[in-house]
Amino acid sequence: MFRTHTCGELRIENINKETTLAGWVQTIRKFGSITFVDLRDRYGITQLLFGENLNNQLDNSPLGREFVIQINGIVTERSNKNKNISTGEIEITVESFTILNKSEVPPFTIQDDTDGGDDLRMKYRYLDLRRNAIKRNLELRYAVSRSTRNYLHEHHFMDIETPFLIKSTPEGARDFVVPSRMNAGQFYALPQSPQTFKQLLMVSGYDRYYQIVKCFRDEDLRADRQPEFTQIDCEMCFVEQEDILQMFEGLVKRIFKDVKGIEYVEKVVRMTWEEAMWQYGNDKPDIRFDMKLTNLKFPSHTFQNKNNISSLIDGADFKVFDEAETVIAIAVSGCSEYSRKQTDELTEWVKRPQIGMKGLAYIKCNLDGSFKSSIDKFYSEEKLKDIVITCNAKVGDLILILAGAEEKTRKATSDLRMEMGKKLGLRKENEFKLLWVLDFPLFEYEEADNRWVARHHPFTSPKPSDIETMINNNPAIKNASEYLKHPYANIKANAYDMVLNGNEIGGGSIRIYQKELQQKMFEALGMSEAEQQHKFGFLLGAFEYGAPPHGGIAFGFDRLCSILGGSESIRDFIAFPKNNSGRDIMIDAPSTIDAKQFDELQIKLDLK
RNA sequence: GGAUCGGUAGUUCAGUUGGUUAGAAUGCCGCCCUGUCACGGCGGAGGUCGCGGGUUCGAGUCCCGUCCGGUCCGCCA
Repeated sequence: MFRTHTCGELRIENINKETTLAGWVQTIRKFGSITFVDLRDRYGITQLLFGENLNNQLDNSPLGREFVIQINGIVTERSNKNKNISTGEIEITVESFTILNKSEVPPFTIQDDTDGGDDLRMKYRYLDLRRNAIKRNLELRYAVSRSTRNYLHEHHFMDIETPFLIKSTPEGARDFVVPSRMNAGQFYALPQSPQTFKQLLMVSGYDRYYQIVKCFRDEDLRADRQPEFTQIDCEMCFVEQEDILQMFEGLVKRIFKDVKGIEYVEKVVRMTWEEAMWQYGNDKPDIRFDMKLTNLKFPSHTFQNKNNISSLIDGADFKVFDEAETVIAIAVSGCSEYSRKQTDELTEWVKRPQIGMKGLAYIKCNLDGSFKSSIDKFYSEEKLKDIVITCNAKVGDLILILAGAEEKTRKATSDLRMEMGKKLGLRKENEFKLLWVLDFPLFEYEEADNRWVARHHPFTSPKPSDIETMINNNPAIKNASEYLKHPYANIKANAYDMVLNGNEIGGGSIRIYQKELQQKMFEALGMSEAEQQHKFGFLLGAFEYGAPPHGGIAFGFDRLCSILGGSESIRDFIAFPKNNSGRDIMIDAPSTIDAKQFDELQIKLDLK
């Protein structure tokens, strides 16, 4: 037997017990004739005491960091106890030991606060994974997975695998493609999601399906984006949007409880997409803090149900505001005392290329009731006061105002809001706030091709009230500059996103299940009938054989884990992640392939 | 496709207006140490300053190019 106990197991109750342990040498501390060794395995660290009797053997075959050893000894109470570790009251007085395998000196220290940089850690990921910090993340990931499976199983969801080698349908994200040897010149694609398969399972009557499944997208990467990532993919029959919202906020609450010990009792906030854009400038707002946008001016076509109050700022001979399409303000609590240097820094921040604004105006609501503003040349004290009141600002607040083109300004204000929230410590790591964003637009206008694209995906159904608009209108956009006036621009989707602390953790929709509506959708996206048949004939066919009403959702599993683990990056929650260029630098993939492999595929490489 | 930051000892980093032998910490090696747990003390080894070119009497430092990595924008139905 290699071991009788693990390195995290033995306690004061086990004193005088004989034990055999196996593990890795974490540290060696030598004191003349005695030597302490911390032995590590997945379960913890146990201190070993090598006495005088073993010095000869240690001299002949010295230990080193990360050596794998097996020891035999007696559990002993320590004279100096260590309260920081669970095994800290005992140590093993070693009677004999065997070196099972030696180790090179590792290129970085295998410790919680490693000295290794990201690149090096990825190259030696098998060493990095020995570290507690990463191990804890993978344990959390497993806990989320278990919790999810338990909850879904209890609700009669069935885990069904779907294929990875499927057909390329270049809608949305770019596909990874795989050449077929047996069908020379033809290619499989790896799924961006099992979307159509899970819908077909609904047609087949498996009315509650789920899968924790890999998905693949060949797009540029970020800290929170990998080319292969994992989704919790779910679909249900005979449901309306409300059923899905209930079921899956239940899932997330269950995960909170199982994984974080949090009882999430408050109601999950719901907000329409339009309200999210209006109040936060963002379709995935962080609602842990307020600091809502005040829309001082906006183009009339964007928020048709909102009153424009541009008269408040227009006509003051301040060209920047007069000429801007949109002017938005946020009131930042308790920052009226910001120095010139600090406001300048904020101005520089919004001028960074990533934000791209030309400048930043501010109004300080001084503690004595007066106002100090970067634009008080143009606005009287009275006018400033009106703006301040409109912004719901209090004494001590700093109002920040951005102006420019609608989309850019709204996004910039949202970014600024998040930045100020971060600066003021309002985005608390241990606070979790869930939000449903509802009623997304069904279509988005794509300028490059002067056509509609599906905002979610082409299987998303329109709101029942919009179905007629969709069926009865021609999707063609005659005048590109007036696309916003097209009836399709206002069609809302039966789609929903779940947002956690400013991150989209899941999204889904009630699907189209009637053939005619699905065809109309494809047509709206500019697909000819022949194309529809070629790409999605199987789905249209299935809809002819009694397709039930259905809908579903998919959660970004890696991202959910990283948020629960309090990290910005998903890489440390994936055992073997890829870097920014899509490379696995440990195995050095992707790589070239043999001439023989090209031959078998009947492919000739001819790089441009 | 674009912006931006970085690449110096095994590792993480510092390196002044361009100027003597490129430093620190940690790790590693050796010696000492019977209660450490970030052990301690003494000593030692360790560098193609990413690569190529240029400017200069002289380049880690300035310029151009290139490769690699981080972050972001575009992109990600």
